[in-house]
Amino acid sequence: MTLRLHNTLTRTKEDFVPQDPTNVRMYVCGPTVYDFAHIGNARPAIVFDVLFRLLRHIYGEAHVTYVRNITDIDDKINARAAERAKDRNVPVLDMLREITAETYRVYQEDVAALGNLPATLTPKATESIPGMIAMTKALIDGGHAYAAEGHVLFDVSSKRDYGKLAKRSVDDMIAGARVDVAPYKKNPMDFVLWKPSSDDQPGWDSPWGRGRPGWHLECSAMIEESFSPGETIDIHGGGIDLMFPHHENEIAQSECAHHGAPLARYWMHNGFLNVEGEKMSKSLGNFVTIHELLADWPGDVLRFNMLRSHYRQPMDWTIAGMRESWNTLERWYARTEPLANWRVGETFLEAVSDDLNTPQAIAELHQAGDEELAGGLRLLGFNPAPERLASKKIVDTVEIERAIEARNTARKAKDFKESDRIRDELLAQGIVLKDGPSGTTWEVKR
RNA sequence: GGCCACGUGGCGGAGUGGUGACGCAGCGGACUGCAAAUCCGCGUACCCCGGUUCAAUUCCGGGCGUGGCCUCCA
Repeated sequence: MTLRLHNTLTRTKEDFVPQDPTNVRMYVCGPTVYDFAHIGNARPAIVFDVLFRLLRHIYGEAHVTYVRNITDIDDKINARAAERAKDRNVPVLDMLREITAETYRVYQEDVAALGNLPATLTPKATESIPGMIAMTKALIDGGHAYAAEGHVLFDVSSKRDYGKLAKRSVDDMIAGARVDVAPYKKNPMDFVLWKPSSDDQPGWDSPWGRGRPGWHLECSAMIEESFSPGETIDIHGGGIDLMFPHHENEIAQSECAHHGAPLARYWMHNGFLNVEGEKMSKSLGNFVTIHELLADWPGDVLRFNMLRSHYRQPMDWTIAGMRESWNTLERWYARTEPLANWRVGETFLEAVSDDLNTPQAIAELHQAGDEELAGGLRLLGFNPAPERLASKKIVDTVEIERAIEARNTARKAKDFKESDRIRDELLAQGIVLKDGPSGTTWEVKR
C-alpha cells in the first residue's frame, strides 16, 4: 500500500517517497496571531494533523517531524496593537506582546480541543530574526535581492522559474496587477524581504537599519532553522490562498539562498471553506471562531465535520452538517468505547492513503466492524469516549430521573395518558426518552 | 483583464469508460402500550451542446453557472 499525495507543483497525485524514511519532514504554515482563529483556520490544522498521524502510522512516530510556525511579527498585528494601545493608553509594543501571547495561547488550546496532536516544533518568527537577516544577506550576495530606501527587495527577474508553483509567468501577473507599484521596486512583482520600522513598530537592528522582516521571509527562515539549513523538506502544506504569493515567494527565497536546492518536494493545499453557502467575512456577520464554536459543540464533532469533505474540495460549513456529524459520532462512540481491541482496516487505510480521501475512509467505517471502526477513528484522531461528546447544555439530572420514575410508575399502572404527558413535558425541555430492555435512558435533544 | 478550480439524487459526499459507493433525510416493515432508539428493506443522480467510442456521468472541445487567486487572508 502506497501513500499518494496531490502535489501542487505537478497538479497530479504522486506516490509519496520520502527522502529518508527515518526522517520524514513536513512544514505547515500556521496562524498569524492577532485574532482568534476562525473555522477556516481549523481546516489546515485538522487536515495536516491527519496527514501527520498517517505518516507516523506508516513510518513510525519517531521518524516524522511536523513543524507548524507561529507568525508573531506582522503588520496586521501591528495595526491591531496600535488600535488597542490607543484605546487603553498603553505603549504599543507592550500591547503587541500581550496580543500575540494571548492569541497564541488560545490558538494552542483551540487546536488541541479539535483533537490535533501538538506539532513537533512550533517556531515563532520573532525567534528566528537572525536567520532572516542572514538569509537576506545571502540573497543580496547571490544577486537575488537589492536594498532600496531602507527596504530589501527580492528581485524576481533573478529567478528564471519564478511562478512555477502558481503556474503563472511574471508577465501574466504584471498584466493583471491592480496594485500600486512602490517606486523603489525594479520590477512590479518584486517583494519585500526586509522593511524599515518606525519607533513604535517592532524592529531589529540590521545592516539596512532598524526594521522587520517581510512575511514570506519568516517561513523560509523558520524552515531553515527547524530542519537543517539548506536541506529540502518532504512536504510543505497550507491553505490554497497561500499558494500565491506566499508559497511562491518562499520557494524563490529558499531556493535562491540555497543555491537552487528545492524547498519542498510535495506541496499540498487545502481548499477554502464557506459558511452556510457564503464566504466568511466580518461584514456578512458570519465570521465563526473556533473558540466560540467550542462553547456549543464538542471539538470531535467539529473535527469529524471537517473530515467529511475531501481536503482539496471547497467545503460548505453548516449547522445541519454539524448536527449530522454529532449524531454519527455519538452512535459510533457508543459502539467503540467499551472495546479494548482495535485495528486499522485495510480498505480504510487505502482510502486515507489515497491523498487523504477521508470521505471515502468514513464510508468504509460505516461498513466496518467494531474493531476496525475503533481503529479508524483512532487513526483519524478521535478518541472514542462518550464524555467527549457530552452536550454543553446544563440540565437538572435529578429532576429528570424523578420524572422518569413517575412516568414508569404510570406506565406500570397502564396510565398512558399520564406517562405520555410526562414524556411530552420532558421533550419540551429538550429531553428525549428511550425505553430499552434494561430500563429508560434519556439524552439531550439537538 | 490574466490564471486556476469546481458543477453528482431532497441534502451531504466519494468514485468510475460498461452491473445506482456511503451517510443523512424520506417511505415501508420489525420492535414498542404509543413513541424514541435500534434492526431489516426501499433510490435507475451525474449542468448544457458537440466529438471520440460498441459503450461517457467518467476522455476531448465548446458553452453556461459557481467559487478562488492575481492585494492581507487557511
